[in-house]
Amino acid sequence: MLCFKAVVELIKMEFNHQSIEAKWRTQWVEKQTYKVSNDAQGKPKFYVLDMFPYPSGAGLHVGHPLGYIASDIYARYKRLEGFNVLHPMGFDAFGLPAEEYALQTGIHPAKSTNDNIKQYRAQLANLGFSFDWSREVVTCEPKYYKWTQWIFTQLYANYFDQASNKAESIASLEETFSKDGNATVKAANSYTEVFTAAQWNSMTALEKQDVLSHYRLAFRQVGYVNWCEALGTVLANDQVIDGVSERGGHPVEQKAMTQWYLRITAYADRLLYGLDNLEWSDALKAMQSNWIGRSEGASVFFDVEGSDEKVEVFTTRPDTIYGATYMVLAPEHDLVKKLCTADQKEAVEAYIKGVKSRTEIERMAEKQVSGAFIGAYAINPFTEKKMPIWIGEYVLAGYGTGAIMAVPSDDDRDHSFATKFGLDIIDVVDKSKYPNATNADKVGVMINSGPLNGLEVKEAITEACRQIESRNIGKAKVNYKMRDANFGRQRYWGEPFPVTYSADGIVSMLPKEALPLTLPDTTDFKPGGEGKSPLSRIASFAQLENGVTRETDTMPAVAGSSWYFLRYMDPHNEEAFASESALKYWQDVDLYVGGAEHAVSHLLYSRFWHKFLFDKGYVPTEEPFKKLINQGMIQGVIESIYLLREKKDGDYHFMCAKMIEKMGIEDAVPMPVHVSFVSDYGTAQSHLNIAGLKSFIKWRPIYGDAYFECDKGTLHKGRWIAKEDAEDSFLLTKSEVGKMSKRYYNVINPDEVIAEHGADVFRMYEMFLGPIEQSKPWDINSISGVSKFLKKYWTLFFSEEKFQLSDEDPTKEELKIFHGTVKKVRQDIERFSFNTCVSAFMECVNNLRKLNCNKRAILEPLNILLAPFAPFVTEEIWKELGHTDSVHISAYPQFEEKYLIEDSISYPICINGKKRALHDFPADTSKQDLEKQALALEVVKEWTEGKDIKKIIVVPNKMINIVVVG
RNA sequence: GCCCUGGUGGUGGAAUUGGUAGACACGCAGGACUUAAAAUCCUGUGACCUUUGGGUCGUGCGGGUUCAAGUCCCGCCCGGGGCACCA
Repeated sequence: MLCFKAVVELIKMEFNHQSIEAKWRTQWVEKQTYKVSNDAQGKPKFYVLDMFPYPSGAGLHVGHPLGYIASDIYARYKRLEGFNVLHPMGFDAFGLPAEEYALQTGIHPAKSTNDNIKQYRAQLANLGFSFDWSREVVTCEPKYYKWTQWIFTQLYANYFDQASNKAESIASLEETFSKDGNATVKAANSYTEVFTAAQWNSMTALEKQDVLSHYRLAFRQVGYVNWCEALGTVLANDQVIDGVSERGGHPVEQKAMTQWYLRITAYADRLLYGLDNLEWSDALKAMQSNWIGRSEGASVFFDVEGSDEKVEVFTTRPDTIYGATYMVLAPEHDLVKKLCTADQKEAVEAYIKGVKSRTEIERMAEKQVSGAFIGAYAINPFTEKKMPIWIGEYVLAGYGTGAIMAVPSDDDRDHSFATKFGLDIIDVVDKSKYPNATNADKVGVMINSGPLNGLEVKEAITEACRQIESRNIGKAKVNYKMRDANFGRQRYWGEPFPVTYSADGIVSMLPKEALPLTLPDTTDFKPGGEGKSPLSRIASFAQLENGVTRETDTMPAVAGSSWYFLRYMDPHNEEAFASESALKYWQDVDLYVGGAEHAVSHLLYSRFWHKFLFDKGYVPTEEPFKKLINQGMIQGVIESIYLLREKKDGDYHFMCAKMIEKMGIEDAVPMPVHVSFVSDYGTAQSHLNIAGLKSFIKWRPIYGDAYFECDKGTLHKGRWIAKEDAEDSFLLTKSEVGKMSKRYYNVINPDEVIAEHGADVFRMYEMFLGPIEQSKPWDINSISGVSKFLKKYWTLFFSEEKFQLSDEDPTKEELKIFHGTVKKVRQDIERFSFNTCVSAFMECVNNLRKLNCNKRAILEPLNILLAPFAPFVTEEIWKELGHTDSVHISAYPQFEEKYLIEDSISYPICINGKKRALHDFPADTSKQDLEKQALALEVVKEWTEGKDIKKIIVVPNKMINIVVVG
């Protein structure tokens, strides 16, 4: 009979992840294993940051942890390397979905957000992350957004001085104005007039405010929003599909509204050149730099025939001005109304109406050119010819000046426009010397261009700018594609602006002492009238004494996420967003891991805010994120079923994807279905059986009476009408790989996977899926490989069915396996290649098992090596090994090259680059001997017989290639 | 449309600097153990040809550079992400 102890040992041999994980989760919290202090204790600092999640109602999905696991492994590795590691987590908690949810259900966004956060926290805890939760930040909490509001007031109180190339206070600008006017001021601004000190001093307060707002980094101006009259609300781009509202399919138009903006363009050059010093991927840098879109060119004013108005254009090709035969204005351009002639009015208005219903993306993606002639003519200052003025949607109001001089000979879009509308095309660049050049290459020799003739394009650009300036019709200019950031949202669930307006329109910012301005409570989240936010209907908030009103727009979600990484450094500070000492100690983020979908917006805004705070002396570094890794997306499969346009006997009619294809039906509408209804999800055979169809009907009751037809039969009103005795439906769905998102009903929750396989397996499996930076669809099928690996690993520590290790000295072979693994794992962690780390562990365990290795000298350090990847099982083993402290605060093993030296090297021997043999040579064989010995081999003789040996290439430790002719 | 990115066996992927293509897994096939199944273990597994020695082809497609190309260059095709109010 087995004694009690032996039974315990036997049970232990069966590795049970559930009890182990629960135990250590609790202990880590109790012992504050991952709590980090701002006190260095002689350790160097290291800051590992994740992009914090938006707590969506769908819960954490399998895509979220990918980056978190990678950063957690790295953070744990750095900790074991002796660094003081800051590895925090928090929640980006303001946002549209919570408000939409409130509109549908009446549940307050604060409540649903809080519930979601609770769920996220629990889910994150299951994964065994080493976050210091005492530093959690939540952007919707007043103690956090107090500082978001404060930073906004600072942006308002500053302008960008181009002479010092940094932010300076508005107070100092006012001083300059009152002494010298604005002629000497070099600042990023949108004010076009020049005034003297006397003129400034005689302005009213309101006039001064207007002038200053053209300089401030936070200012108000008119911008366009997606306005849906039928819903009475402003819509996010995301809520507009094909020009109509996602909800209800109502028309959407562009409505002009005065809103808050941030002058990010002031920092364009610094944001661009700052990229050089960052350890970011070239791809990401390219994306940011393209977004900023710096281009050098000229702004040129064109006279309009019979009018005092001038049309200003920006062009990167002033050299081609002799080829400018017409002009195109954006349909929204101010001059359109003024210059449009009576006989063209009707056509122009009809055109503008059509354009208004289209989103910017649709306009840019449009292949067909379209436009309307407004009846007016500009004069080309160089050729003095008349240029008809058109409007066209390919010219965007927000880019450049919203107007172009069209050069159909050297711009592809202008060319198709001119061809379509029969406008003049004059060749001005002879590209015959460059047969493969495109227009974008900017090469060739000028022709038909008066004094520019014969010049190369590059010289001609300089010369054209010189002439434009000397004629006083324009000047050389740098233009940016990037626009100022729209910072107002007509929504409830965001940070209120700490802004009031007096009865006569004077803007005031709340002082620091009055912050935070808390979001007023309400039960009604419907928008206010005329596109205003729900706050406008809360009188106690919006209307103050003496006719003073509050700003009722709120800030966008990007506000809170633009500086959260600084708050983690000192999250409970009530006097400042973070103390000087905390900022000085932590400096900046050493490693930032997050999705590529944030590559531009979030990362650019954060850099902008950080640079501003740096200018004002609040943060010690100019850039916030030293190194950045973009994890790829774990994609979902979007499963849809086809709804035919035509009803069948008055009922909706769904049809199998295969039949749709066979019958060549083109206008059927794919409708996403919840993936939980789909059988064989994610495969070519993904389909809905009868049970799946019934779940679908329950989920979308409106289709209760629909026909669901596939080649096995039809389901109608709960009755299955079979073809050829088929017992079940096999309605094939359309499967597309795409974002895992609540809106596609394809979110896969990690909880079940963890419950079944354990967090260690889940962590290692997500890493094993592939390179961290690559996107890949979620696939659970091969998780068993990782599960088997951990079970095998566990049993390494057992001998004679007991947890026990041998204290014998390891063999040369065992040492080689171990040190080879240490080397590989260390190198691969450093290059963020975690999938190959997992492979290396698998190989190591397979090899040690073959040798029946049970030696402490190997397995104990191996356990530390694995700890960052599988924190639970390694902690349990560590305790069983007799340690009382945590494995996660031990020291990472070093490798010693001496154990890795090979006695012989296996060389592939190639003839003309093709491998013909494999042969072992002693590792110290010289190059000459390798050549000689290789040629003497039987196989080589066979292949070289009767042929000339031209050359022998020996790459030490790699290969031998013999080149033969004949 | 523009910008970024990826494409390698049946599947996920490996090959870090131009140097043995397919590591490590999954799946599949065969075998061992078992009354049986599960679990576990072992063997095989890119395709085609084969006299069983081996040979030919093969990294989305078409060209090119090189002794040598998955990797570099040119031109295409297809998937994914972003395009300023989803986060």
